[in-house]
Amino acid sequence: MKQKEQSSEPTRSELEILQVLWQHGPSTVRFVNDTLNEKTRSVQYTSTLKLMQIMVEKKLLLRDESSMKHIYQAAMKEDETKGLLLEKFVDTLYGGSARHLMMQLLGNKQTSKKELQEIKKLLDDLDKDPA
Amino acid sequence: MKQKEQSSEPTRSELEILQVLWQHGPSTVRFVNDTLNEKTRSVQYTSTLKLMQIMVEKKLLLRDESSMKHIYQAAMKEDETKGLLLEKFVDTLYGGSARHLMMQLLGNKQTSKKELQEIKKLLDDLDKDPA
DNA sequence: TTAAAGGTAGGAAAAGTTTCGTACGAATGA
DNA sequence: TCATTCGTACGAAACTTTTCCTACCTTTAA
Repeated sequence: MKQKEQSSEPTRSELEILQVLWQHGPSTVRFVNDTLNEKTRSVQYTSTLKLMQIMVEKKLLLRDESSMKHIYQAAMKEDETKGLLLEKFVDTLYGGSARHLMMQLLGNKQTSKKELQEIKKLLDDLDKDPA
Repeated sequence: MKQKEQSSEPTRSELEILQVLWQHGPSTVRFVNDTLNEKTRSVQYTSTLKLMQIMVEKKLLLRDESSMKHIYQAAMKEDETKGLLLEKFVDTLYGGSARHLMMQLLGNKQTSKKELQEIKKLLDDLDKDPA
């Protein structure tokens, strides 16, 4: 008895597919594959199909089989999934401390000063209006 | 001609080993393996050995073979490696926007209010003292 | 001096992920 | 009708990552 009932972590390729579905809503394999080839990387139709079928088994996707062209959609909300991945990332690399991650971000040349200003403003607003 | 000269991304298991070495400094396989078994998960000595040997090939670790018990150390600094991983993570999930990652963090129940305060303070200090 | 313990090296199996060839049914249009 | 196009299903190959078995050498201690 395998405990594959829970929707597990998406792999890297699975995440690419999820991003397409989150952005465009329920879609056919054809659409997802075309989008990947256009925006991401070259991949055969049957490869995308296979992966999406696997993702249904893993409960990462939902499939509407009522018409011949099956319609797939992400089983979890974008924020929900990304939140889980972020949480795991913070746990793994920064011992669960968001502050440590933040400090890493501060030392990162890629993060512009302007963006840091925006982040600060966000936090200020949060203080004033404790939702 | 394969371009495996550059030290590539550490895998999940490789990261576990790196964490031990960053925390404790240059160590033997025996020490790393013991630490993993104690703090992380059960794993055979030769599995750890093999992985560390591979990591030397990948230039993720440096090995001192001058004595029989080889001494291994991380080839890159902790901050450097984690910074790269973070950057990649932000790129993949948040289109490279640290602000978006931050917003995700704000919506995350796991991030305590206290920690957010600390982060805000960090940013304030950065404003006052633009290093 | 020799058995036991502890070390490295290397190959191969196991497990996880990704890709694609092939088969075949349904729809389409010439 | 019937060839072509477009869809799903499935199995296997190709890769990547992880684990461990076996061989063999060195050190240690009885």
